Amino acid sequence: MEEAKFPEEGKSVRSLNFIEEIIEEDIRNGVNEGRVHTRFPPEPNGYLHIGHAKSICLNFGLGKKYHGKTNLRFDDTNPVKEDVEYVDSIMEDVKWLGFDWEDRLYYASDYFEQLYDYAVILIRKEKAYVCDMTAEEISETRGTPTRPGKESIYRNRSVEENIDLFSRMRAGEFPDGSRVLRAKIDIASPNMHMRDPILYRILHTSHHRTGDQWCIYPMYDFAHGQSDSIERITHSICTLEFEVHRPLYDWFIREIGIYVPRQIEFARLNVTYTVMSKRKLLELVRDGNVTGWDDPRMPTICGLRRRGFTPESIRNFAETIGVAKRDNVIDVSLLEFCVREDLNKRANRLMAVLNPVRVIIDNYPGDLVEEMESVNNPEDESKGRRKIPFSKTLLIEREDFMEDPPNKFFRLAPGREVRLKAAYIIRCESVVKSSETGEITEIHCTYDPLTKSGMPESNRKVKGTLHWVSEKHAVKAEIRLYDRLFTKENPDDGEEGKTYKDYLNPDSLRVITAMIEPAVLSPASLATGSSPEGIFDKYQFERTGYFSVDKESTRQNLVFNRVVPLKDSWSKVEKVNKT
RNA sequence: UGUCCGAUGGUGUAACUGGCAACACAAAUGAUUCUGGAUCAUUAGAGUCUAGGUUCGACCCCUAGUCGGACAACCA
Repeated sequence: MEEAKFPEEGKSVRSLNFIEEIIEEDIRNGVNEGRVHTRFPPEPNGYLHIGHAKSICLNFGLGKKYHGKTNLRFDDTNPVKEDVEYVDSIMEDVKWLGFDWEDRLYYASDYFEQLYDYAVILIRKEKAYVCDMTAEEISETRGTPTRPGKESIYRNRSVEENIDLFSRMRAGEFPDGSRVLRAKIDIASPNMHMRDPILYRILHTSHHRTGDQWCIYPMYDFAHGQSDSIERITHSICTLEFEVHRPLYDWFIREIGIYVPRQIEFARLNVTYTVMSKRKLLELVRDGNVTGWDDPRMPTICGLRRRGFTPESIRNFAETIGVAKRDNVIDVSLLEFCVREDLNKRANRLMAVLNPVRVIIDNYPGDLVEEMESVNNPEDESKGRRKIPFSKTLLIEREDFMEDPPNKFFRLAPGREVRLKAAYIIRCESVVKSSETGEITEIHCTYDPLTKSGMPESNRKVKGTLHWVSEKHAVKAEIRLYDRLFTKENPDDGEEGKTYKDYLNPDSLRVITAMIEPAVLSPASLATGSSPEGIFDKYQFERTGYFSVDKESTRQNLVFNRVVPLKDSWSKVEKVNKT
């Protein structure tokens, strides 16, 4: 019944994922009076990537589906790693993906005072104590997953002494690392996270929002659940690695005695031929393996955006991959399918020749220029039509001609005919080659004037249709062709002694110069980075792929990123022929 | 020698909660096409990690294993 109200959400009747089942059961049981409130809680210490996009779509999607709300909350409890630069980029990315937190933008740092009070409550209940051991001592006495830990000698300090010490920690009387506040739970617990976890550490570091107001900062475990509780989050959705934290999450909420949110864990997204950890992404940027966080080869949201992915395609991808608890690796081809599906419907077509060879129409008047006409998008008549100049000297793709073609080659070859898209049928009469290199420099053809596109006589069948540009009318553009960043499906799963860096694809970027039909510069088209609206404009270059205007593009110096090539069944035929 | 979690075509997600294992991507075939794209039609591919058990009936419940993942930061 919920589905009917959200026709845009699911194609047909999609079954519920396990989180939706939990939520619907909670609603049926009247938990939280049927209220649904989620949150997306990034730490502002890096740029968001496609894995975060999954979480964003999940959390905001659930909020929308169940007529609830979704907060954006920055989990900014560690000032040494965090920065406003990241806060800004995260907000931009969430908005770009199409989600709106309205007036519910929060920071864990907003709750520092409240969190401090919660800690005092625990101290008074004798559930927390100040521990003077060094980091090394704490680590040593914590034990191992298979061996219990040893209790701290400071574990049984009096409430008064703990209160005094904790307030003096806050007051800045002690240096970094000298003391921590710990929960008094069970140092022998089979769950490592319950072995008297640290609640607060001393950090004389300026925070990007609270400045020097604090010199003690709460740990993730002490901040996250309570922040959820303060915001009255009903379903706190996070990734699988926090599963073992859940008993602690529940313990804090219960011992402090506050509103009870419910933590639910799902499997994080992995995608083939890329890495997803913030640390590795940062290394790629820092070591210059990519040009920045928004390098179009990066799996970051800003990288995908610059590459030319649309928010719709990413949302649809998130919907398609689903949500479950088992580890998963999604094939990049699914992501590619999602952009193609979207761009096919929306991107205007243009003809662009990426690897040109000259074609001369011998029987075409040298000074004549005809205006050909073509639809901008065959999938959408409302996108209108455009004019394309045709003249005696044209450019076509070098790969579209073969002197000695195999059987299934449907393109141009000596004596053969092809249709030039939106223009005439031409026949190849001869070729001219360079005397030094033997490379073909000119293909001489004749055209059949009766076959002009749209004319009654024009429907003669030919095997192939080629894209082309008129040489003297064409516009030059830099094209950046991208391939997968890594040569291995799982770069982290390498041979002994190798790291993900050893599998970087040396050919992940190829820059070429292409010739594009002049419509690319027409007012109707905004393919120029100099106007803000023009950035990220997307086109399908007929028969080659989808392309997006790069942010470095100007009207004088066009730069395009290839989002993704078109599906190419000819290349498969070629491969078969070779073997 | 721990705790928690998971296991269904190549990939991912389902299976009305115990009733003929389905959908998408990828793959293949054909039709169609002024994009070797798109579209349409069709096909192939798993018998659900293993062994027992309960049941008229098990992907689903029970028992014991196997394999994989997470957990030993004053990170999140």
